[in-house]
Amino acid sequence: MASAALYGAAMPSATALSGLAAGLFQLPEPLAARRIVVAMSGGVDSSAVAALAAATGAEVIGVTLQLYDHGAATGRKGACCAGEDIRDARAVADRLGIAHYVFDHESAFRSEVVERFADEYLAGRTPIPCIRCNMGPKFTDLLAMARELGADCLATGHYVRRVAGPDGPELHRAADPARDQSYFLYATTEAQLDFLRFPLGGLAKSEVRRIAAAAGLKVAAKPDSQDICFVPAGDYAAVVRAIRPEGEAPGEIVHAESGLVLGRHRGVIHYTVGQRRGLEIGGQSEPLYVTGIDAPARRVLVGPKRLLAVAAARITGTSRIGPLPAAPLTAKVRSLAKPVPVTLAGPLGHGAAAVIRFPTPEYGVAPGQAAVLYAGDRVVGGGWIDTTETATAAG
RNA sequence: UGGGGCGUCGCCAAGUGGUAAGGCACCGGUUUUUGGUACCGGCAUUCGCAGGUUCGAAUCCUGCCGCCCCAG
Repeated sequence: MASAALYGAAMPSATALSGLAAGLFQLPEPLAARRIVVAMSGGVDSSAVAALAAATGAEVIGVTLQLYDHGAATGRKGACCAGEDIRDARAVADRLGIAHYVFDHESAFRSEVVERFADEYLAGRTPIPCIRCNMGPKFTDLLAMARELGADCLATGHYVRRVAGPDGPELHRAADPARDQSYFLYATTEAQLDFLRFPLGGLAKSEVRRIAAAAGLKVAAKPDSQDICFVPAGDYAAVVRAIRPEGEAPGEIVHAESGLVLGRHRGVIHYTVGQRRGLEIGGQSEPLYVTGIDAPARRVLVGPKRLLAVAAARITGTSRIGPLPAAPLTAKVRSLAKPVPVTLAGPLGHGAAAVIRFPTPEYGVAPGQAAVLYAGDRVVGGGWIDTTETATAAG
């Protein structure tokens, strides 16, 4: 693989960079005749993609979506798509000598991602805005813009691999499992995948930083982003509160088995299934976890860890990429975590509902989160966790 | 009031003369493009209060305060 050239290299030269870059975009020769749109967030990763794209000799257009309020993101480290980060993206584009457009997407982002995020919490579920953002603003809206710009592809800085398969492009986990972002991209459609490119999927983060440095980009040492991009200081509840003040309505904390009222809570939006901290209930012999959230009754149900053991989950709004494999399936119900064996019952894809069963009980499966199915490294699809079935004979 | 019991960190709780376990909660850190989880670390110079006995007391004695139970 071309990336091997970078291993152990202190600093790739310009020629090494172009040699590496050419193979990463999966475009027909000659690359000089191609037009690549790069989704630029202002971070290291997408900046490195822009640098790689430029090194191919193709025409490169950087596009940045302005997703949320400048003010809220001021001074925020590691955020994306607002204020400082947009300036960083612009600076990178200038440095690389590529075109750069900023599109105001605040309104759509707010309704599609932010308000939806708040509404999910109000309904007692635990949303993943990053997946919604990828589905909508990035892979639908931005992708459409790229097509309008006459691009041959839309390249992003996601750590995930696009692999040519017998039935078309497949989505695979990143080479570096610690960096893999496939969990957030399972809902990518085949049509989108056809047009998308993920040049970083086979690289290590350290290589990406070296590439950025070699290209003379000042973002090379920029801290990794973390947390939810539109949530300042990790206080997601403040965002929900601002949009849906009713989510702060207090209620009872009830033991899931005994029904005893153990305490009061400050609003259902502060809790998620599997959560241990923040209950402020002492005097127990073992830790209590949130086992369920009854939003209409504003009740938070809690219990010992064994009540979190889940045997099966119903997933809705499923999507699928490529055919269902004969090989055994694994699944992830959260971003980090090794995929665990799972069996699938029901149709997968086109928004259908299905059920996945865990031979070994899975813990902390929260409604609103995604379940992503894999066949080895290949992403087969996934869906939103709607309800779960408790494992009765948990060990 | 008469009889009995109890009062140790926010909660539960060990410790009955030798210099304050543990659990829960809480706080901090690590990990991490979701929420969480997990892991690591921190957390009573002090045992309701005041005296006394003793080389030495949360542990023994006295008084006071508070709470609980039983009272034909």
